[in-house]
Amino acid sequence: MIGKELIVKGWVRGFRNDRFIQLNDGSTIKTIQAVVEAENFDEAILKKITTGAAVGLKGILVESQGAGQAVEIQVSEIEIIGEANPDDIQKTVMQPKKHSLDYLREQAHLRFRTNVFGAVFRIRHNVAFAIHKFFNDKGFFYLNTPIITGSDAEGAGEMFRVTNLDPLNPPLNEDGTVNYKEDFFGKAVNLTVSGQLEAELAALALGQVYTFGPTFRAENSNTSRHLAEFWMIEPEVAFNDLKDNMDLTEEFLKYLSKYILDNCADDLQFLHERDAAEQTQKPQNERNELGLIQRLEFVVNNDFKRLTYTEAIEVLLNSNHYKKKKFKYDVAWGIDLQSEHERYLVEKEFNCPVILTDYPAEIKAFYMRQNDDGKTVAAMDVLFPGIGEIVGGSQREERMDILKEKCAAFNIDEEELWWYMDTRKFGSVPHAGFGLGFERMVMFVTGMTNIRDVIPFPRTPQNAEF
RNA sequence: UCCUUCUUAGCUCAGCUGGUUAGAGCAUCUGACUGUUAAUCAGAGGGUCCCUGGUUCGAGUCCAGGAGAGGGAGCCA
Repeated sequence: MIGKELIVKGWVRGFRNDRFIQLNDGSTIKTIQAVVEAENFDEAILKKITTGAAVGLKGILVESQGAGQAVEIQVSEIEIIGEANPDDIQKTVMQPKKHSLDYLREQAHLRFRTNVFGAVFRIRHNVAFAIHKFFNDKGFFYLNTPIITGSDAEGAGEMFRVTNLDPLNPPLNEDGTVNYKEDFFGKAVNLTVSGQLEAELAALALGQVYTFGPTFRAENSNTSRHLAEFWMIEPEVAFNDLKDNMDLTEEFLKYLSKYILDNCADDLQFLHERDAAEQTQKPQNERNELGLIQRLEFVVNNDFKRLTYTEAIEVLLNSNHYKKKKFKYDVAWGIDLQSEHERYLVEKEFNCPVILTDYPAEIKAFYMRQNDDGKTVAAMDVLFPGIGEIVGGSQREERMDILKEKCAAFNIDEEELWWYMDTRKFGSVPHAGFGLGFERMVMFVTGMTNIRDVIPFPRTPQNAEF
């Protein structure tokens, strides 16, 4: 390539000394240095080479005389493709200085142009691609489950109603409620909160399937780990039990971490250094001992700690933390574990990813398979340091009689789920699956600590800008 | 939904028990320099102190209400 003439097009990141242009085209975090001899160009053209401007440069690729880069372009022609007024640029996140993530969030349309978000969204793409590759290589089929769904019995959270009735003058029943029989689908429908039940139907024929699509929860959750619109991956495998399910989850999460280590080195290195700088800003006791790259390597190289809910309760009860009454919420068999309990197990007790299994039936969903003890179900949660629950899954109840009992116990109308129940009538088999929050995985591999910074256009309560 | 913190220049922030003309760094502009790497040096411009009302001789500072944002909790992925 040295000595070749080429044309590069991109956006100016910096123009030092009226001589050195740093140009970035988004394909990588790296910039290329282009050198202009001021005397060869019209001053009016040079004035337009400003931070944020789009330019096309023609020139010879030469070995760089400077120390910061191996090669550079000796520019012979300059085309200004899109100007950027410095006074206006200064009011945006493109202003060449460090910005807070809060401020960048307010300009989500421009934050793509920063190094941090360029790196995050290139990595987000690579995680998505790795997910498809992992499942495809294993013989899974990618299944598209409906985004508009008529079932509201899934119990995974508050749903968004989808309707095209006139909100000011809807058709009413005699009792004053809205008559959805006159709505587009002839019934009340919502945006999906999970594709799992539909994925089960397909798994009981195609064997191994996975979904990867948008998911909507109308929960009024205001945290750095929740979105109203997020993407979820839900594999479902016929003939798998809970152990198989755990093995698949662990292999999957290790694969994704390894894929990013192997394929996103430059972006990962940048985010690693950013993460390290962030850590130094924190008080000593809140710092992460491992750097971002080490955290990924740790997941790849270490077995996840597996223990049952009952064992976890024992660990918590025997901990000094508990004996010194440092937990805000009490610990007893039967409680739903609080964030502080999960964090203690993951970050203090075991210091590695943890898979908790066999939870009390009462605190888990109706479709999870009842264990022989009659008290617990074959559920599993994967807990990651700093992120919390990243995966939730279970072996599903394949026995019709027990499933009917569970529907009754959970107050679920089995008539409405007739299609789900039907699969237990014909050739029902053990099967299992899980849900991975895509954005939470992207948080883990990028080191970002707010979920709004790993999705291009976050949807949260009271906010749907852009 | 609850608890809590914050809102001062384009950005990040300082501004003491209320007291003259509200500051710094970076960014921007102008000039110098011309093989720089977060360039450097000199200078300049830039403010509805989030909004509304109140207390006071006097409010960026105190009080009340509102708006927006962050952190934590619950719920979950």
